[in-house]
Amino acid sequence: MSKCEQCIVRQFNSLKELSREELVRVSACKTSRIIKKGETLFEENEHIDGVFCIKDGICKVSKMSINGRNQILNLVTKGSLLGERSLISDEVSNLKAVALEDMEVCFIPKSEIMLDLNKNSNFSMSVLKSMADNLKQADNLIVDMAQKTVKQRLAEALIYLHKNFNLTEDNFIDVNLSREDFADIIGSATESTIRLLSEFKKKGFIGIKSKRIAILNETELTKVAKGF
Amino acid sequence: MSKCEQCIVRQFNSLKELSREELVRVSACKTSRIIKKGETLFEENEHIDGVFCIKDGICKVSKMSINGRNQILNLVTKGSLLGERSLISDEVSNLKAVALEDMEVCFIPKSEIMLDLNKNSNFSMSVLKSMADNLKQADNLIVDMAQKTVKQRLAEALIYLHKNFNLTEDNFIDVNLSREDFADIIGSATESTIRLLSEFKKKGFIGIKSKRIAILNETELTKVAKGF
DNA sequence: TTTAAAATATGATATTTGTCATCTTTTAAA
DNA sequence: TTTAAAAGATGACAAATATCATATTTTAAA
Repeated sequence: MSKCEQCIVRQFNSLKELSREELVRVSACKTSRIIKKGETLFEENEHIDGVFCIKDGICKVSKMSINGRNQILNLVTKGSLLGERSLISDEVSNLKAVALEDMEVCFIPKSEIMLDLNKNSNFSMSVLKSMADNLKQADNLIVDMAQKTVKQRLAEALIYLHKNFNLTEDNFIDVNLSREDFADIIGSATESTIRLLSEFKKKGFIGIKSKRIAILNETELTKVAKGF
Repeated sequence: MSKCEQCIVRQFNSLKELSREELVRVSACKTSRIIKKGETLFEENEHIDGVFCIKDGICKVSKMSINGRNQILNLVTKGSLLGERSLISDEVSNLKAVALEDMEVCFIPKSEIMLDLNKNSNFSMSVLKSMADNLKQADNLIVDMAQKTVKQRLAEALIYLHKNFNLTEDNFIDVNLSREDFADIIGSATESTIRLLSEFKKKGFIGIKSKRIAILNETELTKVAKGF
């Protein structure tokens, strides 16, 4: 199994704050898993008791509503940590993570990493910082969900994906999302999402190649997102 | 000015983890303010650079949507810390806080408390824990806003207020919220909120005495919140 | 390659929610 | 107390969005 000390991925998350010794210890106890596209990394109400470090791939992080509909809260990619909250509280996970493409993931048990969280203040401050960032992002999402129309939210989601994820050589967003996934991201019915995508396409704002979407007119799409 | 060492309020937040010496130092640099009902504690885009410890009163924490509508994200009461995120990042605040009733608030400058956040791991772990709790709550709110109807959200908000805030002797929720505040909590138009409150009243689920609301039939209201 | 299942697309319609207008009640200032 | 302003209430209507039905396309398994 590869070693954390030699893994570039840790540079992108809080693990970069660990010392060489700490890393060696973490590396010795970590496990590595391959998660196939469509497979579940962890379920709602599951005890995680550790953090996942995403070495490769993308997953959707979601939560079931009481209405029986799924809400995607985040798309987590290579370089991110997942499950930091399990280190802090002993509660079961409130979220579910499913791979959108094949993933390579390392798992570091809580028992091992808690020591570092307590002793290495650079590490705990980094976790604190990423949690603060997540919280700010969550606040923004609450406001968007509460106040924006479905059309605004879809336009915004498309722009977000375009800016934050890989693009194919012909500029299509290279994330494998179904129409239902899009609906679960913006919190609408799948049919409504499809209808709006068709509308954006007809107006020339986006291009659609079956599952892949490209942004053709970001200016206009931004206007839509802002409510004009 | 009163001293932190003798203040019971700190028992309800992360400051309880500070040692006596640390508290004495914090106490020496803190300032105390009275915020009148309706006054603003801090604005969006304001540099806070410290934490507020709410000694008495309640405030609404909100954020403006790009659509020009206000979204209330949280009601913060006696015993809570506010502005923890300003300790972790140097960004301006993304939220605004306005007093719902007269408040007494202490302010601890970032420069003083940062030392403790770095040196006292019990304190930083406690801040981490409260941030994790906020994040979980935020995730739940995102799902509610995205997936529940306005009616469900209002029923839920009423139950939440009933369970988490003081009640008058005749069981009315003792928080001074206007109909517009309710609308800003559940993310709807004020008129829609008023209409639904009237409906709940007509059905005998709640009682209304001008601004105060009492829950008369929690069972039925819970059913509404769950979508039945 | 063939074929069944899943995903995507679109129309018709119902429901939810927002907007605007207007009226009534409450609040707070003079 | 009087009175103007703000908050609350309600009707009429419009817009946004969901739901259901069904057709078409794509995907993946045999």
